[in-house]
Amino acid sequence: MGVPMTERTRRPSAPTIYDIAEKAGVAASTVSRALNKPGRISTETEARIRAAADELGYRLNPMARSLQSGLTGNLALVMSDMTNPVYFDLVRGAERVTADAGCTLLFADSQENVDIELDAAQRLLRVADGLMLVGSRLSDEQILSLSALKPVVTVNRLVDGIPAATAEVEVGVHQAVRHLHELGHRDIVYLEGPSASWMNGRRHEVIAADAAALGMTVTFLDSDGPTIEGGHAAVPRVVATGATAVIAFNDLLAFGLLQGSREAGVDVPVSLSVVGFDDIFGANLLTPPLTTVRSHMRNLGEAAVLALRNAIAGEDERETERPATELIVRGTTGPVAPAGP
Amino acid sequence: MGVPMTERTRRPSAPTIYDIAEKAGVAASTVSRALNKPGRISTETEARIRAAADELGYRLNPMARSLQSGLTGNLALVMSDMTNPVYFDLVRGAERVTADAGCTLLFADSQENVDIELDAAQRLLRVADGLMLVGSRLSDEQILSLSALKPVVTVNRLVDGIPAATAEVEVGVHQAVRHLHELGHRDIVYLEGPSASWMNGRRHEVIAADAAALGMTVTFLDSDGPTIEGGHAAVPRVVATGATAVIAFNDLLAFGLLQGSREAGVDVPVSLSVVGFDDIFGANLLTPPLTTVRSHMRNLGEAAVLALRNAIAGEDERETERPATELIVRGTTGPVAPAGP
DNA sequence: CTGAAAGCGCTTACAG
DNA sequence: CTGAAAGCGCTTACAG
Repeated sequence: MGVPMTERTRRPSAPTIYDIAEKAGVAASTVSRALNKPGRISTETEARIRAAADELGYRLNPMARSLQSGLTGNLALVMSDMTNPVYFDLVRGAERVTADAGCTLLFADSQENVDIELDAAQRLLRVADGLMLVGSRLSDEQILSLSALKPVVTVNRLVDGIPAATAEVEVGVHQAVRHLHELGHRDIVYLEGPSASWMNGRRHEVIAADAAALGMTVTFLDSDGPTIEGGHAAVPRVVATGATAVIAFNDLLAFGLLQGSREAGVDVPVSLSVVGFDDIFGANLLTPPLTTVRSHMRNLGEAAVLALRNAIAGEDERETERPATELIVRGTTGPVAPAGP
Repeated sequence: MGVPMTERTRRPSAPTIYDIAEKAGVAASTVSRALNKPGRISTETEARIRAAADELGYRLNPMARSLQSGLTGNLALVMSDMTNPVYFDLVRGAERVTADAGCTLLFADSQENVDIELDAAQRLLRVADGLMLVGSRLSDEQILSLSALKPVVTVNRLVDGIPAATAEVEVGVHQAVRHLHELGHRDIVYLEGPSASWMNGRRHEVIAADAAALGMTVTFLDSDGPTIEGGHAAVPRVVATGATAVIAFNDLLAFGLLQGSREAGVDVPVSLSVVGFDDIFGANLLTPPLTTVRSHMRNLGEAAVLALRNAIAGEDERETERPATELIVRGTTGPVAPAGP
């Protein structure tokens, strides 16, 4: 009587180079060479080995190779908040370049929490060849200690001695501030992002400098978080400053500002102009559509992977890539309203 | 003369269990046991070993363990389009559960392309213990052949013999169709998603059945793709049917429908009601905000990971999780307009 | 061009 | 409770 077969598909243990060696009548080391360094083996032997490998459906065991080489072929990416649409394009760019290089992308989200971020970074670093930190909230010391383990690349963050990929900041901010100035705005607000965000610091500085150069005053207001809710909640405080325009650290804040303004009866752009950063998904779909500073996140993701692969290869080129930024003028900015009666 | 030190941080090769063994004066096998099966070792030896490990800053080499066990601790996720906001919550849910289990998430995007999807799936499967296929466009045969290699779980897709996590469909569709019926709509359109999408097939079927039961007619219209552009381009054909309401396969299509309607001077919801699926980021921010069928993608992501871990553990429980769906009524649906003069 | 051997860092029967 | 040894699947000097 036949043994009852289970319904489950059989998963026989995968063939190894020893199986191939036996089948092809050669040594395992020859198989390894035939498969990895074509040309170092006689044409006929190589053909015989490849045929045997195909027949057996051989697949290299990457763990065995990793154990040998110390390299995994994995690149890790940790980001501060993966539900922020600004990162979608970055991840997609990073994923594409990683896949093209035959590597695979490892992935964790720190939910804007330093402890989770550190934990995730350490966890991923054990199984990856290097780490990309996107919008990290870690301290310089923490990042440095991570980089003592394996190569680390920061994205939109600068730490001395660590390779980085950062978006260019100045051009977009120049355009945004000048745009508001041309529309007649003289008193503006900058609604801050997280204090631990390097990019927030940069935007703050450049806005301050540009505004000063044009004779505008800027009030810096903290937000509860770089989220729609944070922007929503900030509306009364923004209005209280008497400013006629607000630049928000990111589009999420700007979205919330728009939402809150509408509920508070503040007419955008007639009595308040709003500018965001990032040009995230949906920015052009709002009514009115959002004026915002776009950065090319996809390029940034690609640049980060390139920088990391360089660092892993031991190449010291710390050329920090700087994808351009540009102001996209849409409907949330307008001329300053004539003074009231 | 001192040898000039390079600026680069030194990355000394990591300590192994042999280093610990030497320092603690025991055998490597004892170290392994002390670290992995606490209790099987005398308390004092274990303490000595742990102290030595700490002092050395020991970290387990996961490749070595993997080579031994055949398991990597990696779970792979391949999705059809990671820029579709519907997946953000799914990924976040999956990532969280994966991390909680001490595993790590591997990640690829197929950009709605079958070849890329198959390629990515095979690539990831070599370095992961199992694979989650989200919104797969692969054929049943392709999925089956993948699952011959390692455990595979499908998300929002059913293949005979493959464990799956799917969102419940019926309740949300019932609510949507009934909602339109109550508003007086009798002729509606279903704007289709990709024909290779299992979920599109399900939605199609249930809408057809529900509409028939309520005496409504439904016209099925193909779209160029499940994107904003696809929805935008479909507006003339939707209008040409004379239908008073349209249900779109997903919110991206619905967004495009809204955008196209506005440009074509079609007033939503006065002369056309629009319903989407997914309740993606931005759906509530539009003007008018989108009426849509929400599914709890985060739960779906969690369910997928659970199912995959079950499959890897060899547990045969094919209990397919079914996170609920519900209609979120907002501003894009309204009573059918009185017949013209 | 090809083979025999050692080793990557761990785990796990097998003894004691 | 602990140690010596073999083995996971591959790669790479070292010989020939």
